[in-house]
Amino acid sequence: MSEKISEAELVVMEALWEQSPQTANDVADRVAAERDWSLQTVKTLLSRLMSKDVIAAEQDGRRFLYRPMVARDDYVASESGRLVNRLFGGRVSPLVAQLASQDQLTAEDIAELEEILKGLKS
Amino acid sequence: MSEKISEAELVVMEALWEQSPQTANDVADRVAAERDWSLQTVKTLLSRLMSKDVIAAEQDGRRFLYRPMVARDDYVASESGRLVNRLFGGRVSPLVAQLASQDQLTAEDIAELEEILKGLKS
DNA sequence: GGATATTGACTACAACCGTAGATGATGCGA
DNA sequence: TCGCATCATCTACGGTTGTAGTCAATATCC
Repeated sequence: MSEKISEAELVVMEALWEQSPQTANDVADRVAAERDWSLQTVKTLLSRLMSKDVIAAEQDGRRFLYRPMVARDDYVASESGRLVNRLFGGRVSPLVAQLASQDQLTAEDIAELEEILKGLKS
Repeated sequence: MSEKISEAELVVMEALWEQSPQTANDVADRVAAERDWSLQTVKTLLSRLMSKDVIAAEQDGRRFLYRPMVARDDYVASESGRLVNRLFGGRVSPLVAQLASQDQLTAEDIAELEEILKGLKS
């Protein structure tokens, strides 16, 4: 449904998911930790996100307060789904197998995965 | 290391991973099932993949035989890793939890995940 | 050998992306 | 009230992507 969020736009979204609403300045400050962008760049990204309808703004005096219109969980779910479909034919276990073979699974992950599976079987 | 493979380019890569080497025509035929592209489009994508050094061509008379230079497994591994890093802070279990909560896990997946975990613990 | 078909190379072009400068409106302090 | 700071909007520009047309060389068929 909602349009594709680009890499740079995602950084801005993360800032808004962390806290909202925020002014353009707030977002720029928060984003500064990650990326060395000018304020203008952040504003451009905000305005592109606006036209994609994934954030909204409410006027507060002469500035705007931005807030996300899509939940991070929804976004993450749809991106994960896309990846699984694109690369693993929609099957989840090959993805995990892949990550396991790259030693990307921590002991903690393994424990948590066991929990998840236990939950699913009941 | 190797440059980013775009969505459309990936379709061509998949065709080459399925079988290689192939001529541009072979690839176009194979790709036709997925996408309604002209032969020229496929050739352009092949040439872009060439300049990204992810495929190579060997001359065969007056045409070329193309073959992938990166293994599908490697590509898939790096894309999976990227997603996990971008969206889940590098942790795998939240990804699976996410997919599980969307009912994306088939019974088969669950069984296979158990196998994988069993293998990891020993 | 000349017409025709095949094939890769070059060119095109609009949309989108990353990055940002310039401009114009508006509120605030002196 | 006048200048300055602040904010959003508009514009820009080179790079990438998706999609494809045209051109020139070569092989092939009659």
